[in-house]
Amino acid sequence: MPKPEVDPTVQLELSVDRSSPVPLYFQLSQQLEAAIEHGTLTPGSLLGNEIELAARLGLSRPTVRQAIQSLVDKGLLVRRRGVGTQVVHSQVKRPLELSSLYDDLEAAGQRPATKVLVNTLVPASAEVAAALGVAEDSDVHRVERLRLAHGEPMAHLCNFLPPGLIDLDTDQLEATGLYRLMRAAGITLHSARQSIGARAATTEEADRLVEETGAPLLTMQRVTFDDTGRAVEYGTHTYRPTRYSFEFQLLVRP
Amino acid sequence: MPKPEVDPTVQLELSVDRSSPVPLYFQLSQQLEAAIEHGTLTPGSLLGNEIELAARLGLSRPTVRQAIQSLVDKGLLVRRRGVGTQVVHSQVKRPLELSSLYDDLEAAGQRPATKVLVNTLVPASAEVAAALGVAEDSDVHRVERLRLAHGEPMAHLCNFLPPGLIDLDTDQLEATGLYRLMRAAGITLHSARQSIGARAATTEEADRLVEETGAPLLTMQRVTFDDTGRAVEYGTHTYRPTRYSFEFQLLVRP
DNA sequence: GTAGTCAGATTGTCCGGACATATGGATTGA
DNA sequence: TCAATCCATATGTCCGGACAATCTGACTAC
Repeated sequence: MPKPEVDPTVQLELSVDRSSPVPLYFQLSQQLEAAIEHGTLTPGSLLGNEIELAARLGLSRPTVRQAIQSLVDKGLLVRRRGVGTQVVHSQVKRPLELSSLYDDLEAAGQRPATKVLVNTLVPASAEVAAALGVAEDSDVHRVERLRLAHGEPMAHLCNFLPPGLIDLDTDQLEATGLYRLMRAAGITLHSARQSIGARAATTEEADRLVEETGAPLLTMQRVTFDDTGRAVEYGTHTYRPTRYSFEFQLLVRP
Repeated sequence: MPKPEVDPTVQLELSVDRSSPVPLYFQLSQQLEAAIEHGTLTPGSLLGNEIELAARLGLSRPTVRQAIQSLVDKGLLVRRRGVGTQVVHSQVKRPLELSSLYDDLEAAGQRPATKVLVNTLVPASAEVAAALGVAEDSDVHRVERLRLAHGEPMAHLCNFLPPGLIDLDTDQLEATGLYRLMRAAGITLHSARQSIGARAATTEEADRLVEETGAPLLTMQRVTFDDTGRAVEYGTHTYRPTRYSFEFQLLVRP
C-alpha cells in the first residue's frame, strides 16, 4: 500500500543547465525559492530526501545540500534530522538586509523623490572624524537630502563620506539612492552599525519636515563599512514617525 | 629570500580533538573566533591557505572550509579568490540577534529589574488574534511588565501569548526574560517580524514611564514565530528614548 | 616607461562515497 | 493497555580528489 503523502518536489519541474556559468547549487536554490514564493511548495510540506533529489537531478548530494542550506540560512526551510526538510510555515519576507530607504520606498511602490539640500566638502567634526576614522578637521563630503513621498517630506538624511571614494553628483543623488551610487562605484558594502532612537524635534528639524516643534521624531544613525573595514559612510537621519517606521524580519541563528 | 609576511596561523595553537562529540569544523571555527576576539589574529591579516591549514590539522579541506565559512557568515572573515582569507578590519560585535531586552541589559552590566503589572487570560482582540493566528475572543495570555534599570522605569512591555504553550509564572517573569522562559519550555524560536517607530506619549503611558504627556516614545511591535511557523508571542513595547535605543550591527548578504 | 601577457597562488564549485546520529513509527514485551 | 525496544529513514559530519575562476605580481614587448 503506497503512502498517501506525496513528495511535492516530484511534481516540481526542477532542472539544471550544466553549460551555464551559474553554479548548479545556485540554480537549484533559486528554483526552490521561486517554488516556495509561488506557492507550489506549500508551507509545512516536506522536501524529498536529499539523496533522491540529487539522483533525480543528476547532481551530487553535497551540491543539493548547498542549495538547501542557502535557503535554510534565509529562513525559508527547516531541516530536522531523521525527519526531513520542510518549508517554513510563516510568512518570511525580508531577513533584514542593509536597507536603503530609497530601495525600501521603491519596493513599496512609492516613487520616492529626493531633494539635495547640501552637497559640499566640510572639515570633519570630532563626531564625524571618530565615526569615519579620519583626522579631525580633514575634508569630508557632507550631503543633506530631503526624501519625499507623495509630495510630502518623509525624512531628512544627513550623510558624511570620506573624500576620494566616490564622485558625488547632485543630479545622480536626486535620481537614485546613496547606496546604489556606492555599489556602482565598486565599493562592496560589508556591515553597518546602526542605532535607532527617538527624540523631540527642534524648531529647525520641525520646519524641514513640516512638523511642530517638540513633535516626536524617529532617528537613525549609521556607520557603514566596506569589506576592508574602512568606514565609507556615516549618516544621521530623522524620520516622521507618522510616515515611516522600520519594519524587518529577524532570524534566530541556531 | 623568504617572504617578510608571516602566516599568523602558523604561530597559532590550533588543534582538534577527534574523540570529542563536538564537530571538527565547529572546534576549529571556535578556536579561530577566539583568536580573533583575543587579538592573536589581527585585523587585515591573512589566514594561511585552506589546503595547508587542512594538512597541518589533519583535516580535509571541506571541513576547514566549513569552519571558515561559518565565520564568514558571522562577518568576521572575508574571502577573496586568488588572494586568501583575511580577518575583517572593523569592529564586528553583534550581527543582530533576536534580542531580548533582558539579555541586552544584562550584557551591558545593568542588572535589570522587572515588575509584572498584569498576568491574566483575556479574550483576544481582533489585532491580537490576527497577529497570533488564533480565533477572535479566544483566550490568550496577557502579560504587562515594567522594566527598570537603576531603579528608573525604562520600558513598558505588553505581550500576548497563545494558551497552552508555556506556564507563565509571575515570579519567574520577574526573575528573568520572557524569551528565556520560552526557550526553557522547549520552544525553538525561529524568526520575528518587528516594527520600530515613535509616537507621542498618552497620559497613561507617560504616567507609567514617568514622562510628560506628549513626550516622544520609542515603540516596538513584534510577532515571534517558532520553527513550525506558529506565532508564539505578540508584543507591543514602549521605551523611553532618553534611556534606551536600538543598537545593532547589520551584515550585507553577498 | 608603459601596457599587455603569462604563470603561480588561492578560493569556488563539484563529485562520490562513508559512517554517525537523531527521529518516529512499528514491533515486542510486561 | 501501556511501555520499552528495535529499525528504517533522513539529515549531520567527514573524507580525498578534481577542475575552474580569479587575483596578484612578474615578465615581456612595444
